Amino acid sequence: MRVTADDVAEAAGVSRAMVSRAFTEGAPIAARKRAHVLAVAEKLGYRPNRIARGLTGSQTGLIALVVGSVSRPYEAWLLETLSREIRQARNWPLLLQVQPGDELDNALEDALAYQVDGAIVAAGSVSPALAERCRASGAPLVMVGRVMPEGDTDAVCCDNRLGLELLVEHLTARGHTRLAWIGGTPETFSNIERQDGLLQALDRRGMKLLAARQGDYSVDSGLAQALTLLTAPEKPDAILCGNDAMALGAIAAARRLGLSVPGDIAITGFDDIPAAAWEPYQLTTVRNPVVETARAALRLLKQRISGTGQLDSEAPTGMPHQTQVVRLAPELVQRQSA
Amino acid sequence: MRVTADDVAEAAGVSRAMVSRAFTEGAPIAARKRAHVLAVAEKLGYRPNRIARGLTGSQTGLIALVVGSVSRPYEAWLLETLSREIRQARNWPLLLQVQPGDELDNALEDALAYQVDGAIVAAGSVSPALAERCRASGAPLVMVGRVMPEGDTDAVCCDNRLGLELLVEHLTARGHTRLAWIGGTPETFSNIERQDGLLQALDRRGMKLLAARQGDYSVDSGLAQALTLLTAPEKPDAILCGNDAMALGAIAAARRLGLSVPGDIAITGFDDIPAAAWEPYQLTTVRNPVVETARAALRLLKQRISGTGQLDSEAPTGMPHQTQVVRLAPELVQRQSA
DNA sequence: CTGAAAGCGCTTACAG
DNA sequence: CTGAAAGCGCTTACAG
Repeated sequence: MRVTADDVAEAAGVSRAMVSRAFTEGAPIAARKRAHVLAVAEKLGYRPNRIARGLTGSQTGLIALVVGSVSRPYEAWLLETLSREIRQARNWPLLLQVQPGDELDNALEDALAYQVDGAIVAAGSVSPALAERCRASGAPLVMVGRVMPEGDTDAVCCDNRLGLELLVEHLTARGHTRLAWIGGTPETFSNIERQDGLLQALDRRGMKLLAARQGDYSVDSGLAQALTLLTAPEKPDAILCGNDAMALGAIAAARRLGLSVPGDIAITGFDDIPAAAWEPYQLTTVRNPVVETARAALRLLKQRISGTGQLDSEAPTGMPHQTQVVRLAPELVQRQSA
Repeated sequence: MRVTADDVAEAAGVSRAMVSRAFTEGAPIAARKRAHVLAVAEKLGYRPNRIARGLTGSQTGLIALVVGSVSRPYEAWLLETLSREIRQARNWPLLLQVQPGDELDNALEDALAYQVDGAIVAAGSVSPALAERCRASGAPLVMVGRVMPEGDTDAVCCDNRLGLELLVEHLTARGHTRLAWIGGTPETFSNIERQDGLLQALDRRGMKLLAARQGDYSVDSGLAQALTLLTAPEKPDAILCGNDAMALGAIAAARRLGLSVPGDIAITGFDDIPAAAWEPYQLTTVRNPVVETARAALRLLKQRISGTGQLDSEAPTGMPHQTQVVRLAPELVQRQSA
């Protein structure tokens, strides 16, 4: 019922191997024969069965894409960009969306059963054991937004500390001295780095944090924590937030209290999500270079895939399996809120 | 190198067929033998190769999931829900994110080459020819949020007209008489239905629309169009927006002009995205039942998949291939903005 | 450059 | 319930 390579072979008067070659870039086949086979295939409506191809060949073209809850703007933006880059690389993303508490190992193991060519993990955390299993299964792993403590997994990640340095520099240059901090989800890699970056930046200037609160990267938590900060006896003159979503909440809090931003209180975020540029926010923040991040992740992955795929012609100039960690620099985006 | 069914068979002292059966629900195998095989498999770290399984069996477990740009909140929410339901059904989503202008046919054809068991299309439009090809390839198609004019494709969709009836009823009950409309992307199925629903609702009441503008479902377009409406000589006392995002923009516009919401101007949305409940919006809107939509879509798909999969034992009580269109009723969600 | 053959790792009739 | 065998639709050495 379905048209197969054999049908095309017969119709084109060639062997089945030749139709396979016609569809394989760089395969040995005469140019005009390829054209002919392709034409016949087209007429018959033939497309190579990717599943069969995956069983036989070394690649399925599938890439596991693990992202966090896309109802969060930053995550959505990242997913959008990563999925676009994956498709551009002529691969297909097998989507795995994880919720905060989700166990990742089991699901990734599941993806491995699909013989994915690799995995990009932008959420959740992968146990070292599973990372090892991925490698062993020939599915290289690239972490996004987080560097594994073991240091043996490729990763691409924003320079969070630099981001806070830029923000502190901006605020202090404008005369702010009473800085407060609303951190994101505690044990989170990004939160740890950002908070640390903030403290270092203050330290360098001989300053101290006025107050620190803990949110969970959601708009609502930013609102709640900012409300507390802004009604405390010792009021800050600037609030740095662990991400943009919380900063939007903080702006709403300030307005609810009748405070003007940045007149009475300056507010900054982190990421530069699309909403940061919206009315009525106009958030001053630091740009998390998502597109560059996605590209770098795919580059690393592709590198690994071709590196492990054909061990034969690999003349390892460098150490073949040296871990690569790409750190991308954020940039200050100055708008109205600070 | 990878552990295969043969390895497990040997280690467990059974035939390869038995290990296959151990992993197939409902396959003929003695209960204790299955337990034994599974135990051995576990010890060896064996998982059936889904690709091989897909080649041989009738299902790959893959489902093509087509969604629009997830940087839009409603789309993100829908994606999140659909992907969760797909995983819950023990399938994997092959993600296809389409941008507004994207051609869908080619990409879906691509997905077909992966022998997807079905496709859920929540964005873009599918040509009748491709819909037919999906069916022919044994990959049933379910549209979400849109009913194909040909009427031969399963679909699940919100009752858009009812949604606008609810909103108009709410507004008129509160004394609003000068209603304006900001529509979404023109040729869009949802926009056509919503606008039509609005006009019908007004008609029933012998009312006329004061003014109508056209946005593109984005926050910014809502802001821009509302600005125009609110600075016109004939000012409306309520603005209905084609979706929540535009309504958020409209609220920002009102505030920018120093108008109070809903005191000076009432504003409504459509969808009830998470942000609708946020400060400082508190948007009165109509709930687009996303979870129910996702569930219904999966139910329809599963029905088709099992229906076409085993033609043998199918005793078609009803017409087996009658198109099913599920219309889900929206509900009014009253908050502060109207 | 080309074809015949083997094989990828499973599942599923087919016979017990 | 169980096993031996055929086959899913390709790709890739292998030999020309």
